[in-house]
Amino acid sequence: MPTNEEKDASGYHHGDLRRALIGSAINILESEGEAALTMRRIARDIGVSQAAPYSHFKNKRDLLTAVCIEGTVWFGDSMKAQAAGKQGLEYLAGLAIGHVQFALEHPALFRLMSTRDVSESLDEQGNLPEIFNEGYQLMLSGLAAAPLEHLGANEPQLDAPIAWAQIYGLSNLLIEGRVTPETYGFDNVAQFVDALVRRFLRL
Amino acid sequence: MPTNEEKDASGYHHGDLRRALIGSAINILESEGEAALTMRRIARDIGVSQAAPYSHFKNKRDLLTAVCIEGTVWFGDSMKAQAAGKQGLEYLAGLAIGHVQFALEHPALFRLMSTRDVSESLDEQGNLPEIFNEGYQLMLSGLAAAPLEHLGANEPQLDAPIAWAQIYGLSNLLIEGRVTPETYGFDNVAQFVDALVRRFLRL
DNA sequence: CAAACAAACTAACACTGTTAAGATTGCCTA
DNA sequence: TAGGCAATCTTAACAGTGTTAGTTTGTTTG
Repeated sequence: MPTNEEKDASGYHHGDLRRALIGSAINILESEGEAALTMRRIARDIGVSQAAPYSHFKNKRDLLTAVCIEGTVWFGDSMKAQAAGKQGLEYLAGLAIGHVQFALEHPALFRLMSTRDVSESLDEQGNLPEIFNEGYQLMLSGLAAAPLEHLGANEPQLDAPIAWAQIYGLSNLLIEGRVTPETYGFDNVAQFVDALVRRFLRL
Repeated sequence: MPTNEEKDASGYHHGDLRRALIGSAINILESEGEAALTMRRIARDIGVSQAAPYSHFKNKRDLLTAVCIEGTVWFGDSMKAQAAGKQGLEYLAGLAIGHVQFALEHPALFRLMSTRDVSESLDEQGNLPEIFNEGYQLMLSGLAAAPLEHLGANEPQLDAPIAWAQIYGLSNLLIEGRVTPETYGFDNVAQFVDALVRRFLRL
């Protein structure tokens, strides 16, 4: 007697199809890109009919939204992992490097997470936008612990959106191949990002 | 006898269908968003058969690439217009404001221009990536004319990608609604961006 | 054990990008 | 001025997409 976990060989009643759909979607997204991510393909990979997903998600948009929510967890983890054990400005730099690292390791997922459609969908579902912006929240806490007062000038409350835009933009430029480390004499993305963050923070 | 301009009432031989396709694509993109931008829709709007566009573009990707090339002209103009008549750091700030302004006025076009697919397509056509990155080139010239030496620290050659990432990220965050001026006490995007740029440049 | 309910199924719809094969046209040459 | 040719457009079709309607199955509850 199958509980509510895993599949059921008889065809009907998969077990936990919702979770399987999200997992399969992430697999396809990461291995073959967004263009290959179709509802029918996801269903086929799991071995279920093409209409089955619609028992668990109203439409494709909702499935993608669920994928993005899953992604935010990894995203936050990646940032925290790089910042762990560090203090002050170094903590902040670690968050930034973790951010870029996640974007480079999961470009398709990161792009999807950056989509306006998805953030609108999150709103409609009643999810606070903060859920999605966990990275931003981390950055805020980092700035609170290490204010950039050494930089001088006024209106320090603007440092949060500035730092956020900075690291978000860098992640995007790297992903889309618009900026490459080689251009600036680095043969390694990590070193390049590290130098950029240090220059930005005036470390 | 129609020259090579405008349409031809007889059905065949439109006149300059290629240009008309690009124009129609931009119209649909700006007024109804990317989801509404289909090949068949573009053809229908012009009053031509659904296969006609394929006499001028190999596929949809190529048409979108042409649209983006068109977009870069406006983009550069928008930046230059805001920077015109200014000097040094003010010139740089003007470029940044023009950048954000373009993104906010043409969000769908800007998003399309940011697509990896399109920049790859540009590469394949032999177009230098610099064509697309006119904004970046402008930013470089601005930095050359107004180096951020007053900010101290070393490795000033990194200021270019930093400034670029900064303004690119800000444009994206504003477009996707991830950041709003109201959160920081501004009731006006222009003022918000102006304050951010000034804080960033330590003006 | 029967009834009710959730979750899967099959089949269909309108739409998409794209291609193949044929029709029409304007231009260039003889 | 006539004829051919290349470019440009047409219609028709294909496979694939998201999505819905109606049906069947299995589980759970009374």
